Amino acid sequence: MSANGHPRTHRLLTAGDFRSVFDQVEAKAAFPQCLLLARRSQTGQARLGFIISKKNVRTAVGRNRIKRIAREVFRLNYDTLPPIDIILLGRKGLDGLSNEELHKTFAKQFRKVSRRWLKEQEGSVEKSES
RNA sequence: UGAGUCGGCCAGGCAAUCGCUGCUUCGUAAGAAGGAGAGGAAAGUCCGGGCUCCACAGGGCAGGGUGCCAGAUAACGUCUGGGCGGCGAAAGCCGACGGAAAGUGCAGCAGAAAGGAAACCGCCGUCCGCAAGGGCGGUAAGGGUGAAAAGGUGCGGUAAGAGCGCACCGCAGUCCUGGUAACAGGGCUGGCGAUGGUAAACCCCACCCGGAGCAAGGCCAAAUAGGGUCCCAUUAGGCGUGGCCCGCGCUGGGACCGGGUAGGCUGCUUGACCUUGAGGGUGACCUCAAGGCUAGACGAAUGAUUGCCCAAGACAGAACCCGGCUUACCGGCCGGCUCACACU
RNA sequence: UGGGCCGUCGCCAAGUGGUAAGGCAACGGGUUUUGAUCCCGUCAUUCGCAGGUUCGAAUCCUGCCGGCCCAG
Repeated sequence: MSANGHPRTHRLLTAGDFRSVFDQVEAKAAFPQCLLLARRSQTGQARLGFIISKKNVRTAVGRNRIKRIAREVFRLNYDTLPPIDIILLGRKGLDGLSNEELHKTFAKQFRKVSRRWLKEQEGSVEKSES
């Protein structure tokens, strides 16, 4: 497997995977068009899942475009990410962004959420030690 | 050339890098290579069919659909050809286009009267009266109301009128001719107080329709889940707690058998298929021959970035598969036909 | 994927062939010293949109648009 691939082991697959993240959110990152939730992955690898409703992004083409770009960004930045499961929740107006804007914001938000998660982990370790 | 009209087609291209999903080949494997990878609407889910399971002797009722005729088709509410009606100068376009003498119902307001009826203003005759006017009778041409008032126009006729008579048109009946038929054309008869409108009102007539859907259905199949049969234990033993005993809590062990949840596999793409040619048919379409294989995912693949070119890229993403309909859509190309103008 | 329901004033709604009830809100006026209450008045011509049937359509028919719910 090449280092830059995006195989199925890097995705959230079943309803159980999604539930585990929702039940215990360890880090969040938000901006007006979108919300990211994250928690430690059980597989030891970073994984990505999407929830984009028909209500927020009208056409199937629009939803596909967002998922493709997010995956692309995830794939290219895979090496920098800690082993966490990330859920990307789409909000209204997400389809209003251009490809270039999506690239920029997704890259930024992935960095943000992983940074926050690492901080959270340090904090919880300290707490448990003390 | 312009205007109109009808039909068909295209839906950015190329290159580099990094990716995604099947398939084939190689490889023990990791993986590598090759080749393939959304649409004309993939959409809405409005019809029709295949496929699968369930139900079913046959027939009928109920309910729903279709509705000029003939054909095409697996089938259709689709398509083709024809008829009739409407629009248009024409090409052409549009039409739920069966039945109102089988029955029931409905029609506000206006109007005399809204259906087996009737006479408000009138017109005419006659009687009474000096007159104004009134009584009785005839009439339905004119006025008025209405969406709609029981043939239309003209001439004759009459007291005034009226299919009362005649001509033409319309209507009804009947016969003939053409046509598979819808229907068209013609002759004769009736004189038209018969038969008004509405069936996307109930209804009648003809024809059609069993129900559910690929999350259908089939196969495999975890668990401290749970059923059955047999064998072995029987108040012992086992398991948990604990270092051990007591105590406390829980009850068997083994084999086999089907059912089946999570989950997985399958159904899943070779088909009413596509291309070319020949033949039949006005046409929709059909037949034959040769060649071809053209997405098959399952949180769901066909993308991203950069560069170049141009006519500057719309609407939009397969989810079992087909045939239609409808809706969305930047722009471009080709062809048929009609009309107008100009030239030869 | 399949099935069902609903769109009528700013909000809740009745009306199912004869010209759109009612309540709340809003606005104007009256009563009151003022306010609340109460009384009177005003408020729908795109009845989700577009066609059609009919003399006449919110109502009947057809096609769209939007919203909601259910099954697995």
